[in-house]
Amino acid sequence: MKNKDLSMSSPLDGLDQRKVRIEKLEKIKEAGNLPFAERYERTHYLHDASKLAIDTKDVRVAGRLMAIRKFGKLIFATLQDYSGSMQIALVGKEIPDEFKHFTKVVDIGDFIGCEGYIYTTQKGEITLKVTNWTFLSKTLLPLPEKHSGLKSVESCYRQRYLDLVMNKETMDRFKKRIKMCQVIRRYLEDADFVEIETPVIQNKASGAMATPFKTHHQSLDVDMFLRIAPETYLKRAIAGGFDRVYEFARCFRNEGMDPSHLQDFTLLEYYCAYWNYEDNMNFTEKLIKHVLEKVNGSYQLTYNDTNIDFGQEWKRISFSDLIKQDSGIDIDQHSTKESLVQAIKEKGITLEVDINSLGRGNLIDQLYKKVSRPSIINPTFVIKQPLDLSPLARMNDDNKLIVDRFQLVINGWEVINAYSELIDPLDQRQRLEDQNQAKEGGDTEAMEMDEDYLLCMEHGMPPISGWGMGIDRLIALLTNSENLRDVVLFPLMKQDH
RNA sequence: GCCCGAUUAGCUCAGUUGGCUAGAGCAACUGACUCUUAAUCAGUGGGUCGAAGGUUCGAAUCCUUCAUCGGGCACCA
Repeated sequence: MKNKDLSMSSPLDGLDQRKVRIEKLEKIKEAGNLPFAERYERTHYLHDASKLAIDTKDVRVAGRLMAIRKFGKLIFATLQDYSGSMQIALVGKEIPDEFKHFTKVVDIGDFIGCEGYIYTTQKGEITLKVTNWTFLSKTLLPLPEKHSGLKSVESCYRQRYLDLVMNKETMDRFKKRIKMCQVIRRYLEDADFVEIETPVIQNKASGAMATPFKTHHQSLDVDMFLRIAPETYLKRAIAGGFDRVYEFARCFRNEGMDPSHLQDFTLLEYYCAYWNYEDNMNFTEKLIKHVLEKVNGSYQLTYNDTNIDFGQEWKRISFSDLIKQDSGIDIDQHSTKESLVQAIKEKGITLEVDINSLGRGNLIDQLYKKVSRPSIINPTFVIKQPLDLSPLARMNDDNKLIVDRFQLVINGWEVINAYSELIDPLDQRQRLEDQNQAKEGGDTEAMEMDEDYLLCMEHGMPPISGWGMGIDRLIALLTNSENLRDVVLFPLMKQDH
């Protein structure tokens, strides 16, 4: 028997429901239909069809059957498409052959196309009365249970298509992500930014401090890296004459995974010629407030029982003032690492890292992450970071220990990192050399020397301010998602079985 | 990498102190039914209890190892 051959070819045989559905394929063919059709011409999406006037004729819709309610010679069913869902009705007396065929071959989950007219049921629901229907595609495996949907976190990640079909809140979450990206794109385009693309496979993983994924280029026979940030290429574009550029850049970091970190994530970066970091900060506040208004309809949101207010003028506070306020330590009074270590010890603050292996900059960063960052809830610009944490940022003209930089912190998360870009190639070379030294000294996060980028800089760059934002994090905040995987359609999973 | 928890039918879940043939709802199958929307009613089939070992007269249940997932720690945005 043909059916047996089909089921033999799959590891999924032995499932009764699947066998029955494969047998139905033959019945569909016998009736002159294809079990997997080529096309269907619709006149309406389901959402629009459900708003049509009573007695509208020749309405053609298509979708996936989500529920069937049979009453002998009457069937109600629910069709679902991307726009929404709608009830259809088949009456045995009116279309005897079509009706019988439906009862014999159709299962929940199948795709069908329906033609008919709009009427109202006795309970007042606008419904498509089917005058004829077409089989479009068979589903061999049953959909998850109709009331509870798909609940298992693992299944939702591995089989997101089922999660999307069954759980409306999942689909809504991704629709929101899409809308957010559209709103940002439009805002940037309206401000004369252009979207460009830069390489994902790179000789040097530069532009951030992170552990890269290594790969190998066969025909060139060299090791290469997946990008950890698009930064240096976007700045090359500015050097080449682009004035304002941006990229939704998928980036890859070979580091631990937890609810707020992904191995591959989307970093939106933009760069603007002739801006400094303060121009950038002003623009950022307007952009993010615009996103809140357009996507969430409010400047207030609740994330995991925490109320976050985007509506006020956002606080701006320097790194050193923040740390002074939260720990009593004035980092400006400690220009060496040793004196800072002493101060931290005196205050009785314990950092869960090996203090002695860190340089002054990283020590300050650890102090900040320990005493300050977790308590920042409402959007706050933290500005003027230590120089040695920011090898690509412009040195402050009045204080050589800090850079013209800001981070936007929301709910303890660093969502945006930005600065006045370093455009002095001699200073840049010195900074990268310092980084390289730190790397050789055991600092695995330190940046590498990047001669190709320095070559570009030596040919000249205008003043620039640039910016990077974790798209996944912002959308997680807007959708009240605790795990970043909840806002990624197909998150990376270890192979099962 | 370390610690804690989870894994039972296609899906959602019960399963007592280790003790009859591992249960329910939905889904499926057979039948009834012309207004339901979690339709209803009657009946039927469906399980390598994540995997492999072990303890025991007897294991879904106890022990060991492994796999996958979740949470936490560490690292990072």
